[in-house]
Amino acid sequence: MFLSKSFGYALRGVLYIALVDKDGRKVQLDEIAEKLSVPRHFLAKIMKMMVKEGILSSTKGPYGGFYLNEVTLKTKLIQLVKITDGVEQFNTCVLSLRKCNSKNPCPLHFQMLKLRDGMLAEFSAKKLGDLLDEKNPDFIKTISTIA
Amino acid sequence: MFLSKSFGYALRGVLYIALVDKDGRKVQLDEIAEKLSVPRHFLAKIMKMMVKEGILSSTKGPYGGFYLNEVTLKTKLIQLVKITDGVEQFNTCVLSLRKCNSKNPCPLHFQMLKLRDGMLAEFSAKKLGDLLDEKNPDFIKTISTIA
DNA sequence: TCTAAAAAAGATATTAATGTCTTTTATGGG
DNA sequence: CCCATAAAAGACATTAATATCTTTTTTAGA
Repeated sequence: MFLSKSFGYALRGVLYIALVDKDGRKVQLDEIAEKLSVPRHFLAKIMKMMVKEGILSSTKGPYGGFYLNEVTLKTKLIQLVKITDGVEQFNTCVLSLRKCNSKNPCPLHFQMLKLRDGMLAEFSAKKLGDLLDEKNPDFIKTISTIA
Repeated sequence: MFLSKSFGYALRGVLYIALVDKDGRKVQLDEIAEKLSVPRHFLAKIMKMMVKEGILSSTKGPYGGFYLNEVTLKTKLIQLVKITDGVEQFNTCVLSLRKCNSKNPCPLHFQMLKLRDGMLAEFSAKKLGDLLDEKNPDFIKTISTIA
């Protein structure tokens, strides 16, 4: 409803790496996909996007894999949404009216604006690192359990 | 982002009828599709769904068309969302985790819950009739103008 | 009863999101 | 330099949403 599956996969992928990260060891796609029960090749595309955007790093070859970099945990959730889902949709009228705006509002303009701003606020305030809850030792299970 | 195009078309369709409604005269699909610049046959399906669900009426044949009934304007927005978009998505975890709930929350559970509840509240409080703003004489233009 | 009008129904097309498979490129170690 | 590994890249498949086109059913009126 609110966000794409790609976003969910991306977030879980990053969090998984963060959680198993020991001295910056790299994590392979195969492991992530398997542990999170996410389609391997589809996840590959999404991880690649994050690498391209610089919020995650990777190296090819033996002992290669994905790993966090300086910006990863400082990345705001909204930034991740932009990478996976794009940002146009935030500014488009729910009734597909191009001329809808606060001066010439559609019947749902202000309701949607409120929701949208609420979401933007939430997702702009939180960073990926904020989601790592040390108090929950089962956290990794939580992001893995889809069954 | 939040809702489908179908929902937008449905809402605009109903509102259009309400706005041109004179002594319960019926409005034809062709007129609605043209005035709202909405794909005719796609709109037909959506109107049909609303009729089937009882929140709108129609008759076939000459002088037939779509018209409001006793429940139309009393219909809550959330009901329309259910008809066009279904209701599953409201209860599904943004990370696709089936076991996600308030006792075993995913990292975004409470944020999403807040957004979702906000939306449900808004859309449960408003009825279609509430959207008819008599103070705005250009209202019909507003729901028509997509260019 | 016949005809025309209009919704209902159903078949097909397109597009975007999601998912799968294969080939290419880079890299560490022998 | 060669090989194995793993990401990057690209081709292809599937599914759901959106869109179009055709046929059927219902109805009002001549």
